[in-house]
Amino acid sequence: MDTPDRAAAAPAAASTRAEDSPLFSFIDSLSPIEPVKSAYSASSIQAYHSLNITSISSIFTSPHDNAQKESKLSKSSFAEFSEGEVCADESDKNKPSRSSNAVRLFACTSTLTQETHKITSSVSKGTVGPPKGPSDLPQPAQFDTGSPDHNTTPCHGVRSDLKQDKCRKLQAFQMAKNTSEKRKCLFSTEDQLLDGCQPEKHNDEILGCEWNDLISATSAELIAYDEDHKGVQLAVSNAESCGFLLSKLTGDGNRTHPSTSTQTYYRELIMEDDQTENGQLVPDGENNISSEEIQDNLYEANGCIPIGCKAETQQQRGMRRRCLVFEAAGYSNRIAQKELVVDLSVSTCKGKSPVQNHSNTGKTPSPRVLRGIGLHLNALALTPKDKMVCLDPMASSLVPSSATQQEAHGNLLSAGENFVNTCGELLELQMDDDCSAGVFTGNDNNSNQSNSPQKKRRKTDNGDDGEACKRCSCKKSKCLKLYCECFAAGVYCSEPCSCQGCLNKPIHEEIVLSTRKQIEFRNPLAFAPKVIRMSDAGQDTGEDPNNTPASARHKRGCNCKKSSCLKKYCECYQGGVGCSSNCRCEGCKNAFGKRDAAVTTDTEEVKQGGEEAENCGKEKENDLQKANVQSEDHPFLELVPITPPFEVSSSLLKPPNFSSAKPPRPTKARTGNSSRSSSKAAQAVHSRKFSKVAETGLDEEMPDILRDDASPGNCVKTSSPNGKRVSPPHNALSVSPSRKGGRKLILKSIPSFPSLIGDAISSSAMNNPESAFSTASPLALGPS
DNA sequence: GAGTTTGAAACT
DNA sequence: CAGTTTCAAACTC
Repeated sequence: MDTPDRAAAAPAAASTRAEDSPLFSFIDSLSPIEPVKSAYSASSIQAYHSLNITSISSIFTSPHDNAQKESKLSKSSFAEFSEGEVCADESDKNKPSRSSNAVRLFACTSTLTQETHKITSSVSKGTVGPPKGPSDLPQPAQFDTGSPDHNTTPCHGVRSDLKQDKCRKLQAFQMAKNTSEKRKCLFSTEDQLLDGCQPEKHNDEILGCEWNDLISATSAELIAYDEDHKGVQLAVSNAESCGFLLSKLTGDGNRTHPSTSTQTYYRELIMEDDQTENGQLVPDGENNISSEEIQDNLYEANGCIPIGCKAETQQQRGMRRRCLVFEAAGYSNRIAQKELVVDLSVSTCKGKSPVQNHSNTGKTPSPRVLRGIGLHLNALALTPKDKMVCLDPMASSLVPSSATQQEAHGNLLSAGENFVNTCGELLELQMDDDCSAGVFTGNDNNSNQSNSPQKKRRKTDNGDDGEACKRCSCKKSKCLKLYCECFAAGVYCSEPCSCQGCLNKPIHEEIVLSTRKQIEFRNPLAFAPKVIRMSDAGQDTGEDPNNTPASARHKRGCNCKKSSCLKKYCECYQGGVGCSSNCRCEGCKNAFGKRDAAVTTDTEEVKQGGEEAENCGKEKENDLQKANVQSEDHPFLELVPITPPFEVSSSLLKPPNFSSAKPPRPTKARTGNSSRSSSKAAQAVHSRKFSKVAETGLDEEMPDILRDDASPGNCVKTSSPNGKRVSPPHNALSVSPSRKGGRKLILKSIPSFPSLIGDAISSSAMNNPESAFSTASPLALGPS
């Protein structure tokens, strides 16, 4: 047992000592193996691009698409692993083929930790059998076996399965080793990717799986184990490191060497931990690993991030599409750290979430949740389709460099990160899952994300079609103008973009930020979601679905003339919202709510029912169904996604917590925590219209209201940017034309945002993690 | 895929 | 603020 014998050592019992044991030293000596990794990566580089693209696409694409793609990849990769794990080893060496990626990774790990693997593999899985020299199938095998789900969802399943099985079976010690090694491999791979090496698709998947394992291991197992050692620090540092990681990610070339100040910042935070880990476990560039792990942990902590997200993140990394916000994220991370720590500790939710995610994701790779999603996701919410996918998971709105803003935003971001998700799947998951707590946040986040602007919708739409990855194709604007969807969404352009002379890249971060500031200076709402859905407020408030369509209004209002607001040319229509009095459109026939109707609603909601119902109701419904069919497809989405993240995104200021965003229906409970906090703010903020709903004390619980969706009574309360009341058009969503008539929605989101510039203040309010979590925030945050 | 249409964004 | 130009998405063929 105690004996260091590698062969015998395997059993967990030995684990604790292993570090001290010669094995450990041996492993360390093996560390040089990385070169091998590089070699693998190098071979795979070409493929990587494709990967990146695919990955990106997957990110943006609807879960379905992703599922297909990923499924293909994952299946193939996993299949390869499972079926020919043994072969894989050979293939690694001999074959540069795609499978190689996974294999490669494994090979790397195997090479690094052959002995350890032997032990671990034998221990962890007897199935694997004695590790073979060069190729360590065991790990892969572990993954494969670990999660049968892998096929469908490479990453997700793994975690849960692995965690449970491994954690228990494998001793922490072994886990630590494996994870550490894996980390090395993975990170190395990532690094390589970052460096430009192209990992194969498989890599992504594999990575995801490994990540998951790592995460799981790190979060739960490692922590426990490491406590004695250093690993503990990881967990602790995770939060901090998150920021670091983000910084890395953000940095184009960050890679191993964080060039950015943020990186340095995080470095300091992480230094100790990483170093310790590195020193012990990985001599090489652990920094990366630790950071990544941290991210994963963070994600988990967030609880929302579906596996796909992770994968996406990885992909994104490869793609280098990073959230501009990350820096801010660092700040958020601080706050988040606390949460994270808790979350980590609370592995249950997290662990579940991932699992759940799996189940969900099973369909689709990753409905991802993008943490910082962009600004204009509003429309997305409407878009019922899962298409809505986040533009960039990571991509968040651009954040001004100013520390103050960052901080404020950071907080928001942190909260916002959670929000990221747009996908309905998440919602569903959340709904289904009780883990909600973590999920909720995620949901909230999701909802927030959903806020993304129309553009995102477009993208998403495309994504559904399979073009998910499609992004901007700017030629003259250099992707530094609002013409550019990516820029407008606060996201860096990535491979999927077909833009020319693009400056919207991390490399040109300064330019991007400066440009963004200029634009915001010119128009503070430029990056705010163009369309505010009542759903945002409404969801929160729990307004009627009926109202929602109309309730949501275009901030500025469209100026359509020929499209009659029946085509995507119309921002309102694109955003799935009805035209409002702000619109200057001619011949408005917006299916979601005609301008006239909107006006009427503004004037008198009561009337809405009549006119709108008459005018819009039938037509709208038809149109809606035809056009977006949001509600039908995803009633949830309507409610949930709608949330107004925008502000956050655009201004990043507020994290809308959309507790309300939470899936209205499913469970109200979830929101409870956050919601309350938010509710306070919300109450304060929304004295008026909320009063009814909010007074109930439900503000927080928009869900309740939302629940009401069914009940006509609910009125969407959204604070319009203008502060106007928006009466929802009722129907758009289908639903019952019945309106309660009464309530007006207040769209807060829009107005509230001063955007980057002034938000710090507001953000400060947001800063409260609670508030952030508390979904109420949007309202509360809202400019009262 | 190329060309046209459209309306927002940008500019004056 | 209004008018014009520029731009890229949306749309059509």
